[in-house]
Amino acid sequence: MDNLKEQIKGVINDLYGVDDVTVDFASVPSEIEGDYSTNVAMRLARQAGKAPRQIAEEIIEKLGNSGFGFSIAGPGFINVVVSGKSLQRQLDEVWSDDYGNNDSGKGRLAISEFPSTNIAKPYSVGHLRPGTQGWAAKKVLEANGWKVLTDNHLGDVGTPFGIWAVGFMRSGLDIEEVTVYDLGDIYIKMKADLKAEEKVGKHELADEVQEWLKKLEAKDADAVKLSKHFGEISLKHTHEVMDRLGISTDMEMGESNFVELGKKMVEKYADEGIFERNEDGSVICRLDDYGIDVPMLMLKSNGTALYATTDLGCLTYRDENIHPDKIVYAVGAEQKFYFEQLFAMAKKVGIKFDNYHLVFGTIDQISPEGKREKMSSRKGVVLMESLLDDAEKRVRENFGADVTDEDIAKIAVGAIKFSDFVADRNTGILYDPDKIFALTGQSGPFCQYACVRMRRIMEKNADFKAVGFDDYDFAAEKEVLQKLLEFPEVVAEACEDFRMHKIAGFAFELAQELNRYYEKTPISSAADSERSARLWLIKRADFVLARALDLLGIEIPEKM
RNA sequence: GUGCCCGUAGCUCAGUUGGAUAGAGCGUCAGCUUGCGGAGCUGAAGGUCGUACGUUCGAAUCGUAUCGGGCAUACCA
Repeated sequence: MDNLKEQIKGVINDLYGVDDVTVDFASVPSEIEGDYSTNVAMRLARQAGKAPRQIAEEIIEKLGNSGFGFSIAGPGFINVVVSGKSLQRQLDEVWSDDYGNNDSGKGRLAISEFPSTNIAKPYSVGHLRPGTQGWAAKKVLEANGWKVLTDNHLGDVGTPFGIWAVGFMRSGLDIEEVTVYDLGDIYIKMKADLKAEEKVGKHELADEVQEWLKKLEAKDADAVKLSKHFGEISLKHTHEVMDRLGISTDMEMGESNFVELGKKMVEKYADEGIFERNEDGSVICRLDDYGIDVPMLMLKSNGTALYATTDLGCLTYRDENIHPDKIVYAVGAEQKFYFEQLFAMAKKVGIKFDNYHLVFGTIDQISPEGKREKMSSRKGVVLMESLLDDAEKRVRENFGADVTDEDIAKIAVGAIKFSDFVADRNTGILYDPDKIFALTGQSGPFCQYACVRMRRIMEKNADFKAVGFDDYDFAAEKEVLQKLLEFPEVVAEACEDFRMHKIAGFAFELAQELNRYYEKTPISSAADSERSARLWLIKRADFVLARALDLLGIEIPEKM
């Protein structure tokens, strides 16, 4: 098709002297004859001063015998008819062991930062999307030739630590017995107490929290001990959950690693006049030159670090030690403005690499009043583990005892992840168990099932000796072939904007075409050459579908 | 107040950067099973694309205004 594109461009240049027109092929509505269509004739109409249909005729005539069938339809679409056989030849030509991949990012290094959980807080569904999206970003970058490092940018400093420290002291719990769930409860209770205190105009508790924070940053022995212990139990828990989600990271460079460097850099830039010191001791960075009229607070008036401080430290560290070309931050839309500020600040201090905020919407639920709102339980958060448990329970109810626990887990995670990717990431996800754990329709299990089915067919034909199939026309395989040929473009596009729903949509459509295909086309019982041709196709379709799902972090179960 | 995101079928969402009769899934209704795995396939019903102007051969898509929802708006992350 690229070849045809160039031919059409050439013809247009010859006929009308226009050399900067882009020729795109789109699919054709199913009722109309043709496989691909382009609207160049309509786009040229004004420039050429002719009617679109006439231009279309002239282009087709000039193209002559190019091996394709053309027709003009509607207001001036040029429709191209291709044969299944020619599609099969195309696929055969471009096929390779890493079909779909490209090397556009060759020699470049990216860091994908996710899921950036908070120390001492149980893994909540709030970190589902950072994990799944960040993981997919890694996979997509790698498919486009990038080298990728992944980093869990742990929230292991800041006010929350103070909250836990104070809450823990008040709880009377034994440090050896405290669990990550206790810490979760402590946090929620403390937040409520702080809010209540603020309401009556007091700040004793809030002061106590800040005291612990200062102690930690001053490396006070008790504070460090608490912080370390909270870190250990929560990290163990985090790893267990990430393992279930099928994600992992190369590094765990938490914020605590960057407090010192961050503060140092703040001082440095303040001394150089790039940042400004306020009378109360706080430091700000003005961003008016970058179109942002809210200055960024770089250091609190009490001298402790905040998100911006450690992030500056982290940027500096990465710039000096890792030398990335790009950093992808998988963080929700609430922090969009913060990241705009952060990236502007990075530019201002001379950071050269590209920063990309991979934004996504919240996970919502319908409140008892019938309103759509951000998901939470009465206790404050919904645990990721209970979401996974619910999913596995539901999957188990629908599958026989002959499906292993491992496969059940893959199906459950497949369902959850696909729900995350099925819509544009800007859109929030509505938590509806019937949808998020769906096993039919636009769902992960639907796609997984198509793969499992193909693998079963290939297994049954394992002993079959393939014969030549030069005479086979691939007419019944046309739709599947078209889809398979789209894959490399889908992979490349996903790397541009990380809109993973295009990959999910592709996987679903391919799975659907396959279901339609073997609904009407026998394989194992076909004559030898047809059987060989069809197995040739199934093998490639399985590869592509599994690859597409792999980009989304979805695994294929053995049996389902 | 200002900035960003969203508003498309009963529900959840697509819509190829301005193109053909606006598409999927779920749900509803009607079909298809001695079958390589029916968790599937085929079909039907269901739309003032929030609203109003405008731009042009042509608008869900671009512009202006407006209504509704969400998020953000320096000492949280």
